[in-house]
Amino acid sequence: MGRAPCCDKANVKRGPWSPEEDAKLKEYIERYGTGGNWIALPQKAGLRRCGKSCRLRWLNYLRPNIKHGEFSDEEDKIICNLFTNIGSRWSIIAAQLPGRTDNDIKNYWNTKLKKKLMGISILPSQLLKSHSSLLLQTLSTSSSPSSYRGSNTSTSYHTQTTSFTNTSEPISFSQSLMSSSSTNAAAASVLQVPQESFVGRHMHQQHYQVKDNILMFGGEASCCSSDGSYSNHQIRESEYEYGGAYGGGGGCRGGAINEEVKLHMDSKNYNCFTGFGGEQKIMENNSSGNGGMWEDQARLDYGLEEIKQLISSTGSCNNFLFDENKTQEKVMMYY
DNA sequence: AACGCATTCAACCGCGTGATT
DNA sequence: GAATCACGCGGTTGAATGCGT
Repeated sequence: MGRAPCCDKANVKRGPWSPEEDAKLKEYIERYGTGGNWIALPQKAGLRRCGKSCRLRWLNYLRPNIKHGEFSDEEDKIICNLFTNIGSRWSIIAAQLPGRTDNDIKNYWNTKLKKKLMGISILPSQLLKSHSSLLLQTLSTSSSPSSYRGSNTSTSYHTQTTSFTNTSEPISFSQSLMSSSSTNAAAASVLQVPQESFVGRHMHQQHYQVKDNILMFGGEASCCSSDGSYSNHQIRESEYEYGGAYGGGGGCRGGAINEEVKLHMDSKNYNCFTGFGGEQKIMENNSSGNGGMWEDQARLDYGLEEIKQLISSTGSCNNFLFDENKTQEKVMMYY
């Protein structure tokens, strides 16, 4: 049975919004709120628009504190790093950039950042070799349809009414790798990040903290074995303020994280078992705070061209880190 | 000025999910 | 348990704009 249309498409206006429509929507929401029902909102607001269209317009354009215009180098870096770590989870990435919308970031990535990255042609080969392996691993395993299978895949974004609040200390990235202010520096960081950030940072700095419980922020194919080896990122004893209606839409795609995010990076327990082509890499937390290390460094011989190729081939980004079988996606948060 | 191509980005679309009936 | 609804996500589209010739 087909999906019921969300609105009567014959009777709704489409295309660009007029200033009058903007004003109507803005005024209505500011006065009455969304009422938790976007479908009914346009009628109440006197708009001949689809509810989804209203929602999008509000979230991406009319909402207060929306930041338009150029992205800063710092924002570039954050986007690159997060994309490396979590893939095209634009809403999550947007949550790290107050005032930016997922749509904005997605567009920015697709039109500019990705090109910057692709434009990097001269990087020390050794650097690339040593830093590209994880990205490659990520990319490679993501293409495996068996990713995520066999692991503890209680696919769940258990999202509760917590608040993602932006604090003075968002994700800390490897400044040493991102010291350059050149435009390519940020893009380059995406190549440089994996070893430092995806592994090291993930292990001992980027910690998604959940109070009294366990946050499993995983789902990266890189931590899922194609042969079903166990994979997860576990972080315990942490505080994780996480926000808004995340999960409202359900599942891995659910709900918008509020703009403000706090991701404290201080892991205490962390385990990651990931497979790659039959190999198993074991990532362990180092309680001393020095982080884990890859026990297997076998796949370190990827070049820039391979990475570029893979990035290109994942232009749709959707499978960059995750199994195409979305139902098996896991960004798990246990509360 | 006119044309064609490239780029940008607002908006649309289809889908997965949880909630509700 | 099945059907339906509503939400929000990520991918894609296409109109507007910029730029080169």
